[in-house]
Amino acid sequence: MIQEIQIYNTLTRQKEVFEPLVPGKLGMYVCGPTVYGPPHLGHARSAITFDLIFRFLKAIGYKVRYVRNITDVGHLVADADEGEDKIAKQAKLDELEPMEVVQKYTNLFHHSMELLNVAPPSIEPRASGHIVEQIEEVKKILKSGYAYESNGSVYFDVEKFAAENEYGKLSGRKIEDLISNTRTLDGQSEKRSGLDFALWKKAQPEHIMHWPSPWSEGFPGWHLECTAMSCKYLGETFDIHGGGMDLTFPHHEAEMAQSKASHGKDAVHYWMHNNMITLNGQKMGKSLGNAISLEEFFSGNHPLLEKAYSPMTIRFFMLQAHYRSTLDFSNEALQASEKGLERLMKALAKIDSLPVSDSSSVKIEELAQNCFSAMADDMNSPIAMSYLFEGVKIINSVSDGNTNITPSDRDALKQLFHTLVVDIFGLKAESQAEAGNTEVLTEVVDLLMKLRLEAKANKDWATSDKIRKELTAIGFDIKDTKDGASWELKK
RNA sequence: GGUCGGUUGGCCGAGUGGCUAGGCAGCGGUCUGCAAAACCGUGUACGGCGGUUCGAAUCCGCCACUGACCUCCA
Repeated sequence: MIQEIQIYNTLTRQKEVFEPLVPGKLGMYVCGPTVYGPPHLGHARSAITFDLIFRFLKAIGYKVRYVRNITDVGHLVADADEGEDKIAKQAKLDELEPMEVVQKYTNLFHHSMELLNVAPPSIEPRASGHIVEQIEEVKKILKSGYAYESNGSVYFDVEKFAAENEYGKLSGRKIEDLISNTRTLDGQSEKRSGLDFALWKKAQPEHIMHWPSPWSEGFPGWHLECTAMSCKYLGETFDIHGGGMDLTFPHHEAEMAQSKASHGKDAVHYWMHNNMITLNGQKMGKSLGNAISLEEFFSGNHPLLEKAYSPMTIRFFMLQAHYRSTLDFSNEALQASEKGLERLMKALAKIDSLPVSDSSSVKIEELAQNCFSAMADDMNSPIAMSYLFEGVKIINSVSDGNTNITPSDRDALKQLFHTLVVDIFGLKAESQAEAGNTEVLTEVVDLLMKLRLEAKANKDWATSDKIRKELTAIGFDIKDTKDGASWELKK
């Protein structure tokens, strides 16, 4: 059942035949969201990319343990000069407890993921719930000699590590370049080198979230949680580590170094990175202030959006591009996806009622093979999708009586569509009305009110009263004023 | 400045030496009371300039434009 697949490994910069550490089983760790703000399209891309990978690996027979963390501690505010905890900063603005902020955005994230039909990971650990494990990692790294304590904080000694190990390989950086890049701005910092990164940071008074440790009351370094949690749930070595491309440096580079320093060996076999979403050719990101939240997409409530886009439209839109390519957002592209998705789902719904014949004039097996081969080639969902649309053409053609298929081919077609569209792509039927529910409802009622107005103008009181009576019965409140009629839904 | 990537038809987006990607839009047709849907047909796209080759969107070089990362930014 398990077929050979190729995966692009960021570490080697090429596609490699995937070989699991344990036959038939697979461990995958993906960097999840930092829950200090509403989830946006970028979060969706990463989540959908690895959801696709998770679903595909399961579909071809792997037993997968998928770990995706929630980062709820230790990240800095982009525009804060003093290294204030990102979550603490937001908490002050909202006048909420830090954990309240974390909970709020975690819930929002989960809600959006559910709407996008992103399957929950096997384990979703929180950084704040693994402080003990992180402290243990710091101890191990100190013991191995690749870290030093300075003024209550603990830093990773990058230059010492790089002298004996590869550092910069994942992100294609040379240690000498990095040194020359940072040397200039280094002064009287508590770090020995500008390259060094914190493993444990002593909390300043403005930090609300802090924990006791052997070194100080503080919080864990920004890269440590992934090392600690991946090790805890997947072991010292595991198959796949994923995340957004923007995390390769320094985050994943630091993780690699930490793991090696702590456990004496490389933790990750395959590094996978999804590319960014762009908006007018520029990266969409929280720090740039151009991120459109998922909620805004679903409601259409954003100046850049011409209309609301359903979660499935967003999902389909992403699947139409390869995960390693940038994907440029536009209303036009999204609307094209909306229509394409509709066509695909309509065809899917039609399969059961397709007429059958004694012979087939199409090759379903070949089509299925093509779809799976495309997915096996580094998750090439756009290619798989293009074959699926060949299937759509077949379905419609059979439905119109222009093409014949046998009962067994119809079954094969049904199985293909269910496996690929429903199980792997994670697309599900959703009515148009659901997407822009209120918007559509408003237009419909406005239309009825207009008809009623016309009836009144013609003194067709029977019709006008009927419309008002029926609408009232449904639950609407209709009021005629001298400025015209108004309505509202009483529910 | 350093490192790595991208530039494909109206839009999005695959494709890495010869063989139609696909979706959306457009155009023509079939069907239809009209429309929609569906089906059939239709598009001589590969940033520029050179080079390699029998043959290049695909390989090489140069140039242009553009993006990401490089900052105690995740």
